[in-house]
Amino acid sequence: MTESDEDRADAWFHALGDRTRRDILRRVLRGEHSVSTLAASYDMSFAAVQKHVAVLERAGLLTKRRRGREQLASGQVEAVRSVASMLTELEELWRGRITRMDDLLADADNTIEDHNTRKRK
Amino acid sequence: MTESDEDRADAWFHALGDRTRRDILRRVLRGEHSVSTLAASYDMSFAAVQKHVAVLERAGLLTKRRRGREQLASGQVEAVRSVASMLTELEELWRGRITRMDDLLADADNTIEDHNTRKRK
DNA sequence: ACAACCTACAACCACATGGTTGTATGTTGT
DNA sequence: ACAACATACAACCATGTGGTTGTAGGTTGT
Repeated sequence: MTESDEDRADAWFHALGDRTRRDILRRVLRGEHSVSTLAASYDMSFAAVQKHVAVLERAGLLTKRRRGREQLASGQVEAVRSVASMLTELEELWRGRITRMDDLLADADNTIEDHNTRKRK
Repeated sequence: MTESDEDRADAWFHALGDRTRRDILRRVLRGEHSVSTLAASYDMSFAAVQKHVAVLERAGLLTKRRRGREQLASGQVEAVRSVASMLTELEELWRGRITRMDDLLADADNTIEDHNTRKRK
């Protein structure tokens, strides 16, 4: 269904709507980081950072793999690309607006021609 | 400041994080619509839709112009492009990861060479 | 002039969100 | 075996968010 597409978009944009999460995403896109390594970078509790990581994970922007007792997080660039392509689709809607304006002009020309032909008739 | 960049990003992604707002944005990217025209499309109060439009406007994703008693909203494609380019920057961070892996391999080679030279010495 | 219309905004409500602390569980290295 | 570490998760709290209704002001057409 197209329904779950919107669900994914909700998750994506919600996840990206927090600056701490965007920063985490930048780090894990550059390379793997354990949750506690990430947590050390921010002025908030470990639990808070862990929740942010969970939000990014649920949105599919990040995946985790175990290495011993730690959990290594890495960014999912395909998901980032999906979000970007969604925005490109939005941009194309706007592009269509121009086309439609051209169509209107074409219609206007036709109308004028109609007028002319009618007058001539 | 780079600070206000993050503020803008917060506003962008928060605005895009609601499916009603995304839908409104799609409509106004295709062409101008009055707030009440937009409101007629959704199963919620006029005030609710008006708030969504206000959120999009504050995020810079949409602008309004008056025409008599109505307010015509249209999508700001430059803002959409800005959001897209922010995602492209994220993607480039990931691309750098590959480069860094190459660097690591190069370092490993150097280490081996060091070993060899040491052994020889 | 005035009724209908379009918008703005305040007040309110239920629920989600981002943060906290505390507790439990698994993993490691000595 | 055990202390230290890494994670997960529940409970809680303040604030934010998305929705409602109600009120008020500006614009239009007759």
